[in-house]
Amino acid sequence: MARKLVPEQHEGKRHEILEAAHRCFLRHGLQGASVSMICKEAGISPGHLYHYFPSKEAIVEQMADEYLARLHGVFGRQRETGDAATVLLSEIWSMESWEDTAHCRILFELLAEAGRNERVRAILARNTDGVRVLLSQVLKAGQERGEVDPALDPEHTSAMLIAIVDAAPMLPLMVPGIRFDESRALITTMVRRFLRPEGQV
Amino acid sequence: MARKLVPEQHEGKRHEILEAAHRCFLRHGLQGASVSMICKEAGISPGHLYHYFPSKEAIVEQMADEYLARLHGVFGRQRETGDAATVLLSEIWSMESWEDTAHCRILFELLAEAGRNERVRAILARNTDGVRVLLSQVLKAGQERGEVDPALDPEHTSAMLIAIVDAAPMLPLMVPGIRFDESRALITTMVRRFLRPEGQV
Amino acid sequence: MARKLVPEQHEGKRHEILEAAHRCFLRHGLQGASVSMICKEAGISPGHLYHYFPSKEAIVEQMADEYLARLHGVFGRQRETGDAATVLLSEIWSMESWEDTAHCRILFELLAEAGRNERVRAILARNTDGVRVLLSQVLKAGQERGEVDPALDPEHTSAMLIAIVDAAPMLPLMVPGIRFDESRALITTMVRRFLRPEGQV
Amino acid sequence: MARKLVPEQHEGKRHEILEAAHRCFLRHGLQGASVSMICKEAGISPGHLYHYFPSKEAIVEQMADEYLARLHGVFGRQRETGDAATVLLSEIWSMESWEDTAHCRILFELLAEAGRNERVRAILARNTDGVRVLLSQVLKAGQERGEVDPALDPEHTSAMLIAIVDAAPMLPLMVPGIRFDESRALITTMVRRFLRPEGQV
DNA sequence: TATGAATGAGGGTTCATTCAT
DNA sequence: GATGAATGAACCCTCATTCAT
Repeated sequence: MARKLVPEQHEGKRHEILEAAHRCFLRHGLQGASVSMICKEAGISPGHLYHYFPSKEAIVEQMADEYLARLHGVFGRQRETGDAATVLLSEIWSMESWEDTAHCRILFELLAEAGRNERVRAILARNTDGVRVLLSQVLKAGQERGEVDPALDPEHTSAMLIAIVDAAPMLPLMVPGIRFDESRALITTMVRRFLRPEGQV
Repeated sequence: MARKLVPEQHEGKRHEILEAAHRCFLRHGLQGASVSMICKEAGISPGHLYHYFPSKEAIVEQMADEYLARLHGVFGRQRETGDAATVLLSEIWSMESWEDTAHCRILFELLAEAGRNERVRAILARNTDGVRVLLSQVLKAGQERGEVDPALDPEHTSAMLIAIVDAAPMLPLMVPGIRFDESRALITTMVRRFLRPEGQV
Repeated sequence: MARKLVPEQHEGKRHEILEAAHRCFLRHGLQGASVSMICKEAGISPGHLYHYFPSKEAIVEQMADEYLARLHGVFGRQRETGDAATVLLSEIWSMESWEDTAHCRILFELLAEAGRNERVRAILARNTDGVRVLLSQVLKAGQERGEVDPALDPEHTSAMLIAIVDAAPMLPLMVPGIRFDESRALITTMVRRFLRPEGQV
Repeated sequence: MARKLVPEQHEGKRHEILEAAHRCFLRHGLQGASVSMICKEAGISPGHLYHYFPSKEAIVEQMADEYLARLHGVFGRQRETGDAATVLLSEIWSMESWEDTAHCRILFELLAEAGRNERVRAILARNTDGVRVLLSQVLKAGQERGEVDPALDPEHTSAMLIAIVDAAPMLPLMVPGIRFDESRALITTMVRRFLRPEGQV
């Protein structure tokens, strides 16, 4: 009798491979990580990987999609827990040290790749858009409550805030030894002052 | 004698090769750009390239060094021309459109590489340090003139500002169609409000 | 009982697979057509194919055998319908255009393969022999009736005629645009004159 | 000082590689012969081969071109040496045994490939055209001298004769043990009778 | 200085085949 | 009978680098 289809198993394996790929990409870069490396990390044979993905390119793209969705998922979960700045920075405040931001460095890989690869750029844009909508809502709610300067355009401001949050992991690369908690506090201060309505102290 | 000019010629050629490499790295990434591509772009033979550089790695590192020095050179030139925020953002204000930031995308390549390559990380750190010193001086001068909040630590703040400036080129990658002048204005607003002494409007 | 039908079902499936293989071989060549392609064309899984054939080699060989038997079957069916040349060329006259010869191009695949693969050569030889016997009989009958030059050795002549018939499909490959009916008429003329007893016009 | 360009050396090496490729293709087929096999046969490294040819496809095509030009070169050389049939069959008469036709089997590879590869088909067509022109001239001259039936269309007839000559090497594949000299004699007879003006014995 | 011939390891990918279910 | 997961060798090709000239 034919073996029953087990799509969940298939999906599970796909996910495992994507995670293995993520680790390899972190260590060696999107281009530096070879398919055979990913296979070794995932514990499968090179031929078998192509049972799950049609190409390395597809692995990169799906890894990017899954990673960004998870990364930005933090926002969705904390939407109603506090004032605007707190929610906007929830991603950063969910981390404790630069080590926690290490996996974020895949973002630089993706930004670099997005600069020359239209498909990766589209994936980045699509995922950013999702967060932008959330942040815009938070900003508008803040404006209605008088916590956020009504002169700020929610669309542009949310984009800017995402950029700042995503840029944070570059700090320890540029300034080795810089302290995580101090940087986080500074970013928070900056964002608070930025959003605060004029004349309010 | 003619011989004396030779070392300058040598340096000139090295510089040409580094610029060719920069263009290739922009188009294909640090790992995606091959030595033979760089040779073609520079108009020399592969064997000859190794007369000027011991390895591709060395090309990356020296390109990074030269690029970062030039990029941050803007700060040094405009140190005394205005208030703190103006000087701090002079790099952004020296650009007119996202096209002008295209060459900056090599920064993402370098940040991605810095995440896994100690030597590139050191180069990034060294060059950032140079700008940090300049920005710290600007901030301190601003604090003395009462233009900048004295509660802000100049060291940390300057690091943060560099990160923000360097993060700007990621905006069009994440939000296709976002306008350059609006983004620039928003960044400026943010930085002004951030630096402004408390109670001052 | 139902069980008795199983072997026939088995043979039917084998035949289906061989036909799928034939189509793939036509499109991509004996070596260019992969097992997984054949499986897709036949609508079965790769594992299942090995239930019917021990190897790809076996598929090639049995496809060759079946194909050649069918191709040359035309001769057997028209043995008594006309003069020697007509019968000898019945294969060509059963076709209407170069499109009808398309499936014959598998012959070039087989000839190419026969040049380096002893087993395929044997299959080709065995199937050719079958036709040769038929054609020799036709030639001998023609000689007895005075229609065919008695000086021609039936064995050699029949081999030559098979080669000519099998070579016809190469004409459109070498001379694109060449007309089918004109070529067929020319071949017929050639064969008639060849076989005709000396002195007879 | 730069090494002087030695284009002849380059061309010489290319030719060597093409010959090595030809041998490999004969042994294993166009698709069955691997690049690394060709490299081993040519005594070079796999990377180096791509100094001379951009792809395996290019090797096949140039090998085909060179091979066909050489093969059909025989015709050009013997144009004025005898009667029409002799010239037309000069290619066959320049050989002594089936061994001499072995290298011709590459033709079956090319015919098989031409059936699915437009570029190879074009190469085949172009090279055939060259011979067709020569043979047509021979036929017309023969018609003027009264040696060749004036009713035969030189264009079509020459195409047919090329097909017959090229089909000869398939004889030993289909009929193992068939004798070369007998086959050659039979082909000659056939062609003579075919071309001979009606009524002439 | 400068060339391009030369290497061989490794790139991503496909292959024929096997096996547990 | 039938599936598709799994293998690992081999596919074509590109890589960074060296070397004789």
